[in-house]
Amino acid sequence: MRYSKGHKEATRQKIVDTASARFRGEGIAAVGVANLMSDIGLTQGGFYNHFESKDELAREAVAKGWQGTCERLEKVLGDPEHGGVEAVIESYLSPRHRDHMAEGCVAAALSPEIARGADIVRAEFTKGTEHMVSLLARALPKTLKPKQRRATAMAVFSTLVGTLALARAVNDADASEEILAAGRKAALALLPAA
Amino acid sequence: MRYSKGHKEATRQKIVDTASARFRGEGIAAVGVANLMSDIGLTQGGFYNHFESKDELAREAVAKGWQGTCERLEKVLGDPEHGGVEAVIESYLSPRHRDHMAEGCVAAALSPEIARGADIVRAEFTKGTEHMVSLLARALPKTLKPKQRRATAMAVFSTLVGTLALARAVNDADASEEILAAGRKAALALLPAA
DNA sequence: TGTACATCAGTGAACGCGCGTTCACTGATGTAC
DNA sequence: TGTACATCAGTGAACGCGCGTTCACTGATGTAC
Repeated sequence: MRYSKGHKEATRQKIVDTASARFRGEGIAAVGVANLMSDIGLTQGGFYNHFESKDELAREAVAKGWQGTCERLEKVLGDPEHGGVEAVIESYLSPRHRDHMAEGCVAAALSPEIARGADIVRAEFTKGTEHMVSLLARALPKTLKPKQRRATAMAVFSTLVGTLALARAVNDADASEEILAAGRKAALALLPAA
Repeated sequence: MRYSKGHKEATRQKIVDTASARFRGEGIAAVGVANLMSDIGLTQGGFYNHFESKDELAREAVAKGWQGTCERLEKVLGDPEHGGVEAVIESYLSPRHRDHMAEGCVAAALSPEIARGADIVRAEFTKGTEHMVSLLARALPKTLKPKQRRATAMAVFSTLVGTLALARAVNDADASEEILAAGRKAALALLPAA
């Protein structure tokens, strides 16, 4: 063959990685197939060697986004000296996360667009949400019953998503910081008293 | 003149009203000027008699959205028999609100798109957020200091926005209900103990 | 060893379509004389 | 009272552009004989 062994799979992964970041940063609809392919030095025609449709790519890009977020989540949760859900709240609601939409959480960047979008993408988003919630729930104190942990995890995650979305949309740096700070405090308050 | 006294202003209002609902329901970028004008029986060319650009319309549509949401908020807050912030939480995180994106809160429907969008739209969004937060803060118990009320209002609003965004994006009816319920409970828990 | 052929990732032109915006024009009315 | 003109909300064609998707083709390599 013209190309080396893992060439096709490598190209596919490049497309997914690029799409995953650009979709989060610019919105799914705002990133065209031709433009995306040219990012990795290819032309639009080749896209359909790899994916059935743009929706199918969006599905994979969403999965990839969740994968990155969940990996970082586990890393922060497991940090021996400054870990736990408290540390997750701190890093999720940091100025750094707010200012880097393309590398951040799928939910904060894309949930309304996904809500309006293709069913396969929504299904992938749902799986990611479930995974995220279960990781958070597992990290909550065992003094809570499993159902309570799950409900608390959902509530904390919702608070994180809404806080970040507002802090990003707002046009005023002070207001944005205030929203982040209020969100951090509120998310911490949802955890059982230590 | 060919048209009656308030005709031009009435047309302008029809454009803003239609845009405000459709932008929330479908996303700003997804609604074209020509398509929007045809909704009210006009052609695209006339649009620029009323607005300088689509961004300018988006700004007004966002303002209109906040106006509706804030009016309903004040109504619920002031209800003598079942009012207060508790009632706001209940209605914001209702299946009805989740299932009617076009008539609902701007923040839950559009914040990521606005975060990426034109500065005039972000500025209008910021004003609306401030108004929303101040209305909520004013309704919190006077036992809290003004700064605490403002922070609590921000946190409650962030929780509402994130919960609704997730409940809408998720593809599974049971999970969606669970998210709404967890969000309601968490938002209520942020209020000072009665 | 040398030739013919199959493979297949990627090319690039083309499909029909909608985008935001511009602009010369229409035509019913109000106003001026 | 009758005529000429100004006003202006709305029309619809056109601008250049990008969209998602299709498809005949390219050309370097591996395989079969």
